[in-house]
Amino acid sequence: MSAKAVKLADVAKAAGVSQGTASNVFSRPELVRAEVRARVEETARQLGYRGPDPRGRLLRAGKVNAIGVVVSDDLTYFFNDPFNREFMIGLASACDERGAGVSLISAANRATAAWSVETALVDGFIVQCMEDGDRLVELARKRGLPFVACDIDPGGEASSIRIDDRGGARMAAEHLLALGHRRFAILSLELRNDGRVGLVDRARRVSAEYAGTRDRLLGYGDAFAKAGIDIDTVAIVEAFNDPAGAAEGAAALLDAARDATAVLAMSDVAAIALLAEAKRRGIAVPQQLSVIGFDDVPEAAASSPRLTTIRQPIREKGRRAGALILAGGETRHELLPVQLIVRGTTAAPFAA
Amino acid sequence: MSAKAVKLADVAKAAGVSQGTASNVFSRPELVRAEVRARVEETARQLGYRGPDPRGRLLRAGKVNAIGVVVSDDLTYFFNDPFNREFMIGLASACDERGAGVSLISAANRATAAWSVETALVDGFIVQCMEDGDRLVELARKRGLPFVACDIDPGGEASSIRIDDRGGARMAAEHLLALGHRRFAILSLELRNDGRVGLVDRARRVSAEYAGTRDRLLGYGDAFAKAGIDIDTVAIVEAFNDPAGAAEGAAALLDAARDATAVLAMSDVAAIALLAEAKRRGIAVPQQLSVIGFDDVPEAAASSPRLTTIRQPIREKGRRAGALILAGGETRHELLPVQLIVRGTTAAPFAA
DNA sequence: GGCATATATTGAATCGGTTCACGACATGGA
DNA sequence: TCCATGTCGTGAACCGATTCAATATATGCC
Repeated sequence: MSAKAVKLADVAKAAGVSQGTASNVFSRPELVRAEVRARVEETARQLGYRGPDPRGRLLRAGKVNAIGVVVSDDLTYFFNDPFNREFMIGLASACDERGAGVSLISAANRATAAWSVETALVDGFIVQCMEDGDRLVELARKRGLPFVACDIDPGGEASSIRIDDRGGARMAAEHLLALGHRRFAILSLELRNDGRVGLVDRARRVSAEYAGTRDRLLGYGDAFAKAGIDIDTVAIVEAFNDPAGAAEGAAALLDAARDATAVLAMSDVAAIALLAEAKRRGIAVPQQLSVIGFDDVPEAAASSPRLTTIRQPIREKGRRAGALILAGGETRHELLPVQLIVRGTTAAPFAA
Repeated sequence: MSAKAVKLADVAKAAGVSQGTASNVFSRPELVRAEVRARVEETARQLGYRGPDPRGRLLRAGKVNAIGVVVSDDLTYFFNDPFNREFMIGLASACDERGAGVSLISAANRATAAWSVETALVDGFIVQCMEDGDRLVELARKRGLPFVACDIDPGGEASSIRIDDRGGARMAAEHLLALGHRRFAILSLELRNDGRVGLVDRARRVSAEYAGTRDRLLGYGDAFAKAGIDIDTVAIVEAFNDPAGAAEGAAALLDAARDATAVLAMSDVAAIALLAEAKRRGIAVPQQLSVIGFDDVPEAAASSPRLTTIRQPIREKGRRAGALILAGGETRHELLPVQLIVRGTTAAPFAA
């Protein structure tokens, strides 16, 4: 810091070897005779050389050995959302295995987001968010590095990892139909990037922009149609996917659909908020109201009653996303399976 | 990827300007005449040049513009711990302000930890963990980059951010003493790095290695001494600070100190686990047992009853840690204040 | 001893930019 | 007309390492 840093060339000169040899001492010691190696190492120690500077190596090698995760949400939200946490755990494990790092790149501040993405020192990006994904995908694509989109359709030449949203949603609805339910309500994630929440009418429903939300609605619709139920008669409330937004949505939904015997929530966070709101109103779950979530975050197994939900392999998603970047192969599109997990929040309707 | 990448020199040549000018077009456009600038930009567009590669810039500029967070814990634990989450939120906000990134560096795998720290592309490190901090501090110091230690005493020439652990603990104990409690139990964090949990005897207590734990014990002791209570008569149980470990510790503590009217927990996570265990045993809080935590994580305000605790400014800690690295000034040692937050888990003892 | 084969080391090119001292040219004032 | 001033642009050095063809030295084998 005070004195100018010692560099490899200094060590090489002091030890009387070429810079190439000095480099080998640190990076490929097996190529250097033990005697010479010892001399160079000793010299390095005396000069206070701390080993090759990663910056130099980087330029030559080209590989940063780090993955950038582009986060559009406010980071407060990001770290508090159990889905994101699980995803990061999976990603981190993939990185750990290969000795790579993870860089968080916040795109919350629109003014600086572009710059952040353009200058981030990473080998590739993972765009992981349903909201506002397109903007981030655009930024990442511009940079020209490999990237994988999770839960978003990235369009062109990027990899993607998605789950069978439509199939999962259908499974959820079919489970409730099989239990005998006929009157439903849907607690939905955001349909598009305009910040609107509350009751969703037909026009808004069919013009959903976010792929995940849209597909889940389609999945519910598939099951309804097979059972002869018109989805237009089902109350749908759109809500932000954080505890506060979900609580608000849950209240609105219970107000709007007083005769529903079952609620399809598009996330576990939403479902758990609904459980709380139902308890506040004295509605017994599952006796008076069945609730099914989506995701199977750890909290789902800890709620009371324990939440019936559609499990998606969140950690596996993160892990694969990381592997896809680190492997650096061609673009791929993976579709991960979902699974119905029946726990304690669904039962046959009390009165048919 | 397929075709070799276009670089600045190519653009410069094609546009008929020097490389220096081309560089200015992108990095300091105000130095270049509008006409020339337009020409270079147009050429860049035609050639498909994506703007300066951060790798090249990095080497020359020296600054990476990223902070490394060294995490010793298993990342699963890291992301699930509310304290860490709050810390990261604070850190991220500091980074956001200055357009810097955050890199997560896992030191969970001892074999590769050293390498990870040595090669991470960052401007400095933050070591944030009470357990096993010394090993990480050692690694970070070796790298020779600035670093700040949180909740650890870094020894030599590193900055640190700490809270007044001793004072906070004393406040907690004094609060309970003022309510009239005389029979206490302590749910402690780890005292040293040997994985032992359970009842703590005198020898182990006085040989505590982790500074934070040690200071909190001292703080409790200060208050006890002033009230004429011998800390050696107080049951102390050491437990891991995750939900499972804390639950185990809580059970052990309630078994060991059946006559205690108040429990001092060294973290909110531990306190919340204790609340759950008390409820399971039918012990009413605060009527039969008072509980006080430490940290004031968001969960503390959401527990039932709401947790009385010692607040420490966690986000502020993260924010300052980030600022300290980004500012790059000299080493500093900051001590942040703590504060008693009285909520619903403490009351006068039922029977004096 | 002579030749083929391994093994160690060298020197220079390269990665992709930024920066800075200096020179070219234009403008304006005396 | 000449010099001072200011604006742009040039060219080369530099950041700190890795890599590789080429060379020098040692070893093995007949």
